[in-house]
Amino acid sequence: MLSLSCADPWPEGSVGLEEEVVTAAAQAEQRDAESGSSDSGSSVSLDDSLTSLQWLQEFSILGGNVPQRVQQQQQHLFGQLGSDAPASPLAGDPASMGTPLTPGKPTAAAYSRLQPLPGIVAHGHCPDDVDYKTNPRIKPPYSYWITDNYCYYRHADPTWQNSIRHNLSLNKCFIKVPRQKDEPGKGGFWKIDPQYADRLLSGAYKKRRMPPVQINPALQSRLKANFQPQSRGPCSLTGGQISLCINPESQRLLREFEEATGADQNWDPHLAEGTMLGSWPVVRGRGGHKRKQSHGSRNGAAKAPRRSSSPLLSVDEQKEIGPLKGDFDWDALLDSALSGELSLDEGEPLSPIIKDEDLTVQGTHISPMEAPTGTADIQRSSDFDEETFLATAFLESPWPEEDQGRSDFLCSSTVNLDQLFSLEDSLDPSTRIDPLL
DNA sequence: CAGTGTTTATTTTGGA
DNA sequence: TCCAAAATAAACACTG
Repeated sequence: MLSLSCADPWPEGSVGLEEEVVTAAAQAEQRDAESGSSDSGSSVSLDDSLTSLQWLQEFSILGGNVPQRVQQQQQHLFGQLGSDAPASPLAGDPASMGTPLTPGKPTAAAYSRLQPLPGIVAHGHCPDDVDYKTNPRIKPPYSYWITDNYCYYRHADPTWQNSIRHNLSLNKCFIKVPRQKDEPGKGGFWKIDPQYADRLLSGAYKKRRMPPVQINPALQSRLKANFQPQSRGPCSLTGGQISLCINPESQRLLREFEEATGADQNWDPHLAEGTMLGSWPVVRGRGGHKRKQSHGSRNGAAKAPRRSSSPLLSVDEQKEIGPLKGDFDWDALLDSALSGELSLDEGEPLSPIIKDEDLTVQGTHISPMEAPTGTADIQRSSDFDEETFLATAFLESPWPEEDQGRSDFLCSSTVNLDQLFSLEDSLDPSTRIDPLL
């Protein structure tokens, strides 16, 4: 079975990594439980599709001062956040408690009741009443972080693992990093091809499709007006459909993190690995794909409608750099991190945090973006670092679906920025984070 | 031999 | 309806 546990590309300083894995989600839960806080602060808008990591490309992080009305609506939609999530992802898993596995079709009813935030138009459905964590019958629209967050995948035919391997192999932007000799285990890690990153940095990408999430212009301007002065932090990202602001607390944590990690210079993947920055959601295959007779129907498993894709390259560009068939939506992830679409405000620059570091996609190690060989300007590089950090942080702490309220994030396209910047728990290098949990 | 990675083929889906 | 992209399935080679 494909284990989405934290792999350990650079095992120095860590043993028994699987046992030491601390999930960011769990940490977030714990914090929530301890503080009794709810996600009324910063928020992130994202698509409901994680199959395409486009959610990351499209998310809109709104500053720490969410308009009261929006907060109220969020609370209404989310219910009690962080209040009743099971301590273990497996808790509450009916299948794990003996419920037979019978993956089935998602019912229309399961997707029918959508309650997006007014003004935020999510294209497509958003099942706010589906508890993916405990419902083994309904396939979530996401393909990663998978086994722990989505009951469906714990019991579904593991062929999806093959799909992931397929994507990693197929997409040129991922290159395999072999294990070190003394490193036990099979297989290697995956990293982002620096060339690919380079191109992204150079801004040579075009969107081929429109993002599926759009914010009502009226609301957008309202939010803009609301956030601009007070929430304009060191990482106030604005542009296009994206508005990202970091509240002061997050800024503080960010600085603390920089101080603790030495920021960008001489980034050491070994060090970073112990931090949230060292781990990205990664797919580490732990079980081979099983072969089976072709089904009468290839879609025995229920399929959630796919959201739109967001390939990065134009046809010409693809020709230029070679085939990118199956350009997997990791592209979108990269794109969001690298493209100018998430351009920074001209405010106080945020220190590059993960410059030249590896981005570990959980075991699949997304390695250092090499310094742009071209003329990518420094500011842009800095932007990338910040954004990548944000993306990484977010991936570290994917919306905890074990929480009914938070699962509604997907519906409302809103995520607490505190999750995004749950740095405190990551500062201890001995703490390993499993972004997939 | 099991796990991992690559490749090809087919199906599904959404946009034009 | 067509096409492109993504998902899925499967075969096969490689490796520890």
